[in-house]
Amino acid sequence: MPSYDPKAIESKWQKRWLDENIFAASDQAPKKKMYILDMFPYPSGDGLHVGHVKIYTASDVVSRYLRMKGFNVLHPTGWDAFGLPTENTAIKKGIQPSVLTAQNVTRFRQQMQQMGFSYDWNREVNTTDPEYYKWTQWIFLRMFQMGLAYQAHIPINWCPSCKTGLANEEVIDGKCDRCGTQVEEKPMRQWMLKITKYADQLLEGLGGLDWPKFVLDLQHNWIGRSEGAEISFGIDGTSNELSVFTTRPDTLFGATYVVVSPNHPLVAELTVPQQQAAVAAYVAEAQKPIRLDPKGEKEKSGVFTGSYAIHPVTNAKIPIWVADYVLMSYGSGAIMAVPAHDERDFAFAKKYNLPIQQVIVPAKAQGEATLPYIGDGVIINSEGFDGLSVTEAQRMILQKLQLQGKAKKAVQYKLRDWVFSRQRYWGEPIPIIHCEKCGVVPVPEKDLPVRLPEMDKYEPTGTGESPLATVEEWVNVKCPTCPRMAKRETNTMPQWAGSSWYWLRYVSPHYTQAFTDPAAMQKWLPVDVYVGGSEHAVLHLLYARFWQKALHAAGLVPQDEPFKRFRAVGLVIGEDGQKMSKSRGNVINPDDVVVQVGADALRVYEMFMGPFEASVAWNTSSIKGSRRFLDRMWDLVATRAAQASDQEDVEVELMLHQTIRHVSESTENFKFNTAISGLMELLNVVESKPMLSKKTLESIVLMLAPYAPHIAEELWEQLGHTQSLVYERWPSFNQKLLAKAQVTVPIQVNGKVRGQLQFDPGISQEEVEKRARALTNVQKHLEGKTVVKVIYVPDRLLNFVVK
RNA sequence: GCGGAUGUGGCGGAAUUGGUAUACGCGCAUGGCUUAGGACCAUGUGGGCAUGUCCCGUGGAGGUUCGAGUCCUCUCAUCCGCACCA
Repeated sequence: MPSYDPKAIESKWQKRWLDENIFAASDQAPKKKMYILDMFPYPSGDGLHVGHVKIYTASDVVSRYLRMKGFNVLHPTGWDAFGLPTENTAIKKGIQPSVLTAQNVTRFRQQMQQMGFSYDWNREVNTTDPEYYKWTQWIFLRMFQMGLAYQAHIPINWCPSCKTGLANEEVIDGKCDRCGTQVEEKPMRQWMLKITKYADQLLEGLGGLDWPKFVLDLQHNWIGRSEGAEISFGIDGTSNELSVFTTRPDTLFGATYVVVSPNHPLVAELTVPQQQAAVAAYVAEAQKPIRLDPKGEKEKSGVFTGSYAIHPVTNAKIPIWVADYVLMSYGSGAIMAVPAHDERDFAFAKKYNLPIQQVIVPAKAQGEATLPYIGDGVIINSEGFDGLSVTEAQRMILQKLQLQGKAKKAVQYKLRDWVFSRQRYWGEPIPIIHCEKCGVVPVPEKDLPVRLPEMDKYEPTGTGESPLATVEEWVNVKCPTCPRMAKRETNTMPQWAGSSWYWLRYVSPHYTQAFTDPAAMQKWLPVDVYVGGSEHAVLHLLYARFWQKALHAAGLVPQDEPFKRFRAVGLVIGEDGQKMSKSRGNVINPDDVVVQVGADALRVYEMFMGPFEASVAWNTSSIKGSRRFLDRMWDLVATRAAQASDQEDVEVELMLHQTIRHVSESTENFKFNTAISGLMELLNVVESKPMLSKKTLESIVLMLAPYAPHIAEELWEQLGHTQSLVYERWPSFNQKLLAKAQVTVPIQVNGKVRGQLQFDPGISQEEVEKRARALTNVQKHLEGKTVVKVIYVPDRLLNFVVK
């Protein structure tokens, strides 16, 4: 049997698709739109990864399926090209990042076209293109006008290896997400984006999204909203007050001391002269960069300030301590410690012999609870509140304090504002001018884009200054609002900037009047299906939602959520069960696979290897199965096309319609693996039939098309068609035929299968029972027993319950 | 510690959502194609023995049900987030 030649037909059809511009989305077509997006790649020097192929094949299958279902499909791609890897490689190679980016993009584009992805290449965008980043800068300035972009001098996460500041989201386990170096804290002037302003909206919006639950949970936890109270403690001997945040006002009577963070502004003031040396030493120690303690294993430490706080209800004097287990970055940087009911406070109190006052007992067990006791219960030792439940006490105690002006309700978030400046070269320049007289002046819109200047040497300085600071002719500029000379902002934007709005640009990628065309937005937005990796669950996917919400608030985009439906891909693991990496030598290069078995077989394999969202290890010998499947498809059509009959085999017809239903539903639900297995089952049956109708062969080819588009086009041509099948109608199934099909029903005795019956659907229970009792094997198991009950699920199952 | 998943043949996995467990594919075995085969085709392939349309079987132990891979309780293992967040 001659097997087919993927090389020849794949390039033939790829060329034809491109020449005919067949995947161009029409802004005019009256058909209903579908916007199918995948996360555009970072064009690294390593080329396309089999993980990319999995994501892009899935979105391609969906796009091709929907085109055949009659939708006007927008399926674009582009390049998320700013960022450190390119810059680092360019430095090493001694070339310009822009040159390297162009090379990488060319390779990626070629690789993606070689996979047969049905992108609308007219809409390709590149975040490093000045025509693109002009609008990234423009959006930044809108955010500046809205008060969402601001400068701050704060300690931020600094990567000593990448020599730049990082956002909170980029620090994993205290290490730089990029290079794994231990992150340090470094106080610097920063540009920040006020994402916290949208914390509640970002939280609420999650409710309406069709996203994987784990991604929603991740974002929910990252935002980390907690409701509680800010309570003021007086400071003995002064008129000052110390504010603490707590989610447990019910434990107020159990507060036996107060702790402030070493970075708390009142530390010096609170420290009495005798304690000054000890406190100063402790604070200095706490400032050292190695303060991160991932597992909380470090023993608690702290030092007494010598001063006392006044308990707001009992007026007791309780000691104020300094300890680094209280973080300045959360709440007010000070807590009331309730050792009886908090593990951390308990450990601290034990170590320093501080008093422990129990104020909650478990509701049921009257006796002692082991401390610290975190659970629910009844209040004790709290004058005026004893006997209340925890929830009641929370409300009542807070109410009492509120009346006295000593507390207010408060909400805290774990989410921090987004550190938005980087001290590196290869990013969008932040379009701001600093004038001695006028202060911070935005670059006027007419002067955008602020182009990244060409530099011979653009290595990071490591001083906290961007390398751009050395380009004097670029830095020194006339102030837009006064006649003086001023200086440009030299920090650049983080890698995430360009990807925080790119789905908006695709709807009108060449529009020059604004960041995007309002009419095109009305036509195409929002994104209907978004496909990508879950490693961006709290990075890109959170930033993107934030920008969309900010732009929506400014009246610039119609919706306040960008992606209605999101599907996260599972990793493609190396054949050895380890993550693919160059150092392990287990990386599979898609180019090699294409040479060996063809792009169609690779597409089919990656869709078939397991559930789309599951991480599955690569298996080279399994790919053969996908190729064999295509070979058999080829042989089937090639040998049967000429002598196809008009008559329909009854069994084939029924199975064909069942398969159409199954493949349609599976494809829509991202269950690509079962869609393909359905086609395989059909093939197994159909292969052995001497006669097949042309209609059947055509339906099979059409169903194959989204998964293996090249071979499908070629077979379609062999079936006598001259036009591409890209816009051919997806086969439909006959509901009536399926409903009439005979059913095979198991006959059980006491839940164990003892026989099978075949009959037309809808026959009566009596009839089924009669025929079931006639089966010898059933009779054997009924003999000498009493039938106490008969369970009949129409057309599904019959079960005799006997004694 | 908190949160979220996931455990089914030698392997990847399927199971109409409580109704015939192991579809489909890989691998393996036997045979064929009368040289070979990392090609192709056919058949077989969860375990057990008394080889019967018999018994057992979806990480483990209980439970609910006529009926459980699916629901409940406990438990073990693995993976992924977050992590001194008051």
